[in-house]
Amino acid sequence: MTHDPASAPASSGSSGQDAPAVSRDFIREMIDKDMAAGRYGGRVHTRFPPEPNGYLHIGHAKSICLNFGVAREYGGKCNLRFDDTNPAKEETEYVEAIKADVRWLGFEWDGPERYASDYFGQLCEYAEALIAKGKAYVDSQTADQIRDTRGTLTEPGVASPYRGRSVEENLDLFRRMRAGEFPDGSHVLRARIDMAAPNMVMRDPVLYRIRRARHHRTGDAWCIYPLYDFAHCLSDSIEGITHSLCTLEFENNREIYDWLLAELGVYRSRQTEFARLNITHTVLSKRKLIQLVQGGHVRGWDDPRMPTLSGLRRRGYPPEAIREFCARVGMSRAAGTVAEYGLLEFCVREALNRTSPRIMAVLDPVRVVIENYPEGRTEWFEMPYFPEEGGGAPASWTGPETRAVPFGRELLIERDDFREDAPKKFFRLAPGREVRLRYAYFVTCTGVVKNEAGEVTEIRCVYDPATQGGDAPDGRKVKGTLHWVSAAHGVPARARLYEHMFAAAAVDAPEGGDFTDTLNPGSLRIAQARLEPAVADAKTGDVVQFERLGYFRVDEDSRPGNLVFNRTVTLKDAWARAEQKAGS
RNA sequence: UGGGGUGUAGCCAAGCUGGUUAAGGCAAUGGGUUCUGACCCCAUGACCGAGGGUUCAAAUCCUUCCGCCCCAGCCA
Repeated sequence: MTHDPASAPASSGSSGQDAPAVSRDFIREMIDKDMAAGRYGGRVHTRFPPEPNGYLHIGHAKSICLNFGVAREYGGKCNLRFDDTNPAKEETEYVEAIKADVRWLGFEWDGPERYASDYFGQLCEYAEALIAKGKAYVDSQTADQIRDTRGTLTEPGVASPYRGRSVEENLDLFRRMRAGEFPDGSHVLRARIDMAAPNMVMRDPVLYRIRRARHHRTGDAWCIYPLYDFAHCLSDSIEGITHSLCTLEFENNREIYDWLLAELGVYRSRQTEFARLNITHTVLSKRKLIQLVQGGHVRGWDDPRMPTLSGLRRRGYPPEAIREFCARVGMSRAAGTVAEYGLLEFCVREALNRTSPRIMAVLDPVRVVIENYPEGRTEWFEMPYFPEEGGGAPASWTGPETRAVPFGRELLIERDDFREDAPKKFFRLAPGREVRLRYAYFVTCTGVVKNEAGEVTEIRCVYDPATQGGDAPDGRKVKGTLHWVSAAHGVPARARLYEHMFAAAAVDAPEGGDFTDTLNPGSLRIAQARLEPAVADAKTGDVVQFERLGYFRVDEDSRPGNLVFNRTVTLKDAWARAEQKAGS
């Protein structure tokens, strides 16, 4: 998809397989202007720059969709660059996971993946150039002293006693830092800017520190490492990035970004910030996600309850749904806004509705006996995998159009679908009421069997043979249609049912307190389900709709004969909502 | 209390070089359709953080105030 100014707010993509339509946001408008003004030679070159210190989550997806999306729209390029300047935190395991996640989301970077560590040599040269200009010096204060003399938000800082060192001395010291002559923490390289700058970032920021730690790529080749402020702008410059898009918390850093590129006289990329993504009912900060994993609140980074891309993938969220969500949330500079989780779910349902075959499964079975149905008889009904009204099977579907479903005298239906004492608006099964068993017969409840505890253990019904296939020749209608599974044929399976991890948004969590206090203890529930036999051989990664219940994906824990499904998302349930409203 | 940002319906978000009936989506509600109470279709909502001012005319310009976010890591 190339950018065509003449049809700017384009969303015309009628193929339906395109990236989601993206509206003009302030970033794209800025790029439009840059293009019109001929800046950067008409190039657009972005980058997605994660630090390989953890797994990507849906917040990163917003940035990925932006950076790769913009590049695609303008016929430009997008690099994947690992911001690996802090060896203490970074690991190869994460770079591999990040690459896989970006690809899964549907994007491919231009050329090989880059690393800030690729530029360590060049960065050192830039540092020396800065020293030579008198714009950087080696400070030999302790970390505490540097902090104590930085001043406060309202008071200026105090110059370091080492601020006046000569260029020669600074150059010598810096080279010896690099050569490994000094212990960790004994010296740092600082920019010489302004200790009274109102922007704290500009009070002689530290550019390099001595840190003897094994780097995941460069090993022990280096003992000094650049900091973000020094490495990021110069990495952008080296790669010829035109638009350096990052989140709002880096706004204050833009000044040092511009300052360094200007002082060094190198190619100047331009930083633009946008608001990071927040979503209700979950947390999106790396720190908190780590706590969830390490605190044992979830099974791991790819727990289906996690907002990590690996978790969402395992849960069954299709990448196109995540892209669509990012497109719908939009871009702005308003911080602290929180997207509703419901929007994400809407996007997931929208994507899955088109592509998921339907089958019947019962999550909470109760036995139904059809008194007038012959004992030992089994009928097989051919049922479509895709509803005809929805246009039938999608192009991507390579399986059969239908499957055979066995019906017999004893069935299992959803416990929720029966009510002994049912209100008028309850369209399902109840004593004396007739409903349709999907694609099979109309049945009427004649009574129930209970155990000593008073629980219904069996529902007795009679069926109308004339309604075979699910329609009454006399034209009579029923309000309810229930899904069902033959008791004799139902395949046992576990279904993991998920709920929100948190009651509200992470941003609503009290600061300081332990946010895990607000964890939903019921975020995972396991149902012993019974499925129609057609899905007995479902394989990991398969996604199906359990009719009337939701979309389910076969988990990696699943084994033949021991199936495990994750409920990706429920279907909208107007009845449950109405009842809930009436109840409360 | 320094600096940098930001504030449009329940949520996200256009519009902001002044004049539009203040886009669109999600949610909600009502209705239609329906062998998934799903999908689909139709309908319903804001006077733009607050107060002044400029103007024939302001969400859009000026001003004052209020709220919220970010910055005092040798993290990114």
